[in-house]
Amino acid sequence: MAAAATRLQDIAAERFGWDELRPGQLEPMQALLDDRDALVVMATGYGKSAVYQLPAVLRPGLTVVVSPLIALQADQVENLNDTLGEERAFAINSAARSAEETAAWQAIDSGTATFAFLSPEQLAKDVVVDRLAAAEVSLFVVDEAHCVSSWGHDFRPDYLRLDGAVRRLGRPPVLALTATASTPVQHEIIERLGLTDPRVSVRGFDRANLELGVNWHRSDEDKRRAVTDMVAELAGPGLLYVATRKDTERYAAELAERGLRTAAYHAGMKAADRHSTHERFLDDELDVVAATSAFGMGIDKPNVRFVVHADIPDSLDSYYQEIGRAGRDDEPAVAILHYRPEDLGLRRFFNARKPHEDDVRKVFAAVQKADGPLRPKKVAGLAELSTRKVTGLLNLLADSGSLRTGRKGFEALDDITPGAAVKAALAEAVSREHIEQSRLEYARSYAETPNCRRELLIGYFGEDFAGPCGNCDNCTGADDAEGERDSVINLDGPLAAAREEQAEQEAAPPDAGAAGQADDHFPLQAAVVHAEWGPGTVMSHEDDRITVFFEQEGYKTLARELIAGTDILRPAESA
DNA sequence: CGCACCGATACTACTATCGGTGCGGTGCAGTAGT
Repeated sequence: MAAAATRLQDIAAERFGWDELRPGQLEPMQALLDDRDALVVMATGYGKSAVYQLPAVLRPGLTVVVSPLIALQADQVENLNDTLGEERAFAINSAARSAEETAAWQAIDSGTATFAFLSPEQLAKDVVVDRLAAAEVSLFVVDEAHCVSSWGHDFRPDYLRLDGAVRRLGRPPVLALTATASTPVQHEIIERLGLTDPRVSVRGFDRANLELGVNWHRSDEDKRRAVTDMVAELAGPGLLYVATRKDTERYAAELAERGLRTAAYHAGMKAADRHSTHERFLDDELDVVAATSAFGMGIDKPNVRFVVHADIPDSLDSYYQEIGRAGRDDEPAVAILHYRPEDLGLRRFFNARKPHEDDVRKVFAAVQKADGPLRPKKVAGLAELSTRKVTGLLNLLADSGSLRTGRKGFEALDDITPGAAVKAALAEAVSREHIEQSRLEYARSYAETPNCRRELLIGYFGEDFAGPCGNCDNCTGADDAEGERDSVINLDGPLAAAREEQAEQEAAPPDAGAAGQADDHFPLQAAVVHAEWGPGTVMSHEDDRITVFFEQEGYKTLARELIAGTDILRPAESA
C-alpha cells in the first residue's frame, strides 16, 4: 500500500506537476486502481479532478467522463491536453464541428485517446455507447454527480439512465464526484449510478471563513432596497443570486447606477454575452454579477468576497453550493441570505410539476404492447411525445415498479395493469414532490433558526458540528434589523480547533453506521423505521427533537418527547 | 404560491379596490435558415 502510494505520488509529480497529493485524494485513487467504485465529495478547488486523472493515465484504456455542461467539457479538455502536452482528451457533443467529431472518434477508436468527455444525453444514444464499448473503457467518471439527483428527475432525465450505459460499457469502476451532497443525495447518487460498495470520501465541509447571516424582510420593497444597499457597500468581487431572470437585469441596472461594475447573467441571454460576463468576472473586471442559478458551475475563482442571495434557493444543497463560491482563498468572506417567507412560494411552484395522467398511460401502454424491450426514443415515437418527456415518465414508471430496465431498454412487468401502473407512477410523483418540499422546508429552517446557522448547515450534510461557530449572525448577535454588519466578533480558541478537526475528518460511508455523537437509540446516520413514514436515516439532533430523512417523505422533524418509549420510530433491522 | 399588470367597477372628480390573467429555473440536442 505504501509502495503504491509512493508510485502514485511520483507519477503525480512527473506527469501532472503536483508536488503533493492531499488527504482524501489518495484513497479513492487507490480504490479505482483496485477496480473499486468511489464517491468523492470535495470542495471545488481542492483537487477532485486529480482523483480520476491520475488513475486514468496509469491504466490502459479509455476514461469516460460525464460532464453536464459543454463549456465545462471544453475547459477540462483544454486543461488536460495542456498539462499532458499531447492531444489525449476529447469531447463528444453537439457543439463539435464534424471534423472535430471525426478526429475525436478516430482517437477513441485507435486507442490514442485517454479521456472522452460526454453529456448524459450522448450516453443515451446507442451508437455512442456501442462505439465507446468497442474501445476498452477502463474508468467511468460522473462529474458534478449531484446533477443526478437535482436534474435527473425532470430536467435532464438521461442522468438517471447512466447506470445502463455503465453496464453496456463492460462495468468499469465508477467514480462519482461532487462538491455538494447531503447524505440523502449521496445515497441517491450511489443507488442511481449503481455504485457497488464504493469508497466514500467527504472533505472540507465546513467553510469556517464564511460569515453566515440571514436578513429578514417584511415587504418585497424593503428587501430590494436592503439587498441593493448591502451589495453596493460590500467589498467585491461578489455574486448576487436572485430567483428570476427579470431580477438579474433589474438588480444589475440598479447596482450600475450606484457606480458598480455589474452584469446580469441568466440562461436566456446570448451565449456570447454569458461567456463575456464569465470571463470579465474571472478577470476581476466586474464587481458583482447578478445571476440566476445558471451562473457558477465550473467557476473556481479564489477571491470572491461575498455571495448575497436576494431569494432563498430550493434547498440547502443549492445554497451551500452557491455560497461555496465565496472565499476559496480562505480569506474572510460573507454569505448573506435575504429572506421573506413569501419567497418560498416560487420554489413551491417550481417543485409542483406533476405529470399528466394521460401521458403516463400512453407511455406505459406503448411499452406494454411491444414484443420486447424498447428504448426511450422508440417509445416517444409510439406515444407521440417528446423523447425527453418520455424518458422522464419511463424513469417514473420504473421507479414505481411497473417497468424493468435491461441492456436493451424498458420492459413492462407481466402482472401489472395499466391502471395500477399509472396509479403507482402518480404516487411516486407525489412522493418526489414531498421530498422536494421537505428540502425546501429545511432551507426555511436555516433561514428561521435562532441557533447557530453553521451547525444547522453542516448538520444537513450529515456531519456532526456543535455550535456556536462564532461566525454567523446568531452566534455573534449581529443586529439584523438594523443591517449592521460591521461589528462581527471572531471567537477563537477551542472553536477554531473544533473547526480544524471537522475539516480533517474523513467521513464514514453513509450507510456504515454511527458517524456522530451517540443518541440514546438514534445516533446520527442511523437507519430507522417510522410506523407511518417507513424507512429513514437520522440526519440531525436538536435539543428536544431529531430530524430524519424518510425515503418516501423527505425530511421530518420529530419531538423526542413524543417518540420516547413508543414504537413510532425504531431502529431498522440490519439487512 | 405570490406578484405585476390590466381593465372594470365604485361612485364622485381623483383615487381605491377588486377580480382575472399571465408569469416564474437549470441545458442538452437537432433543425431551420443565413
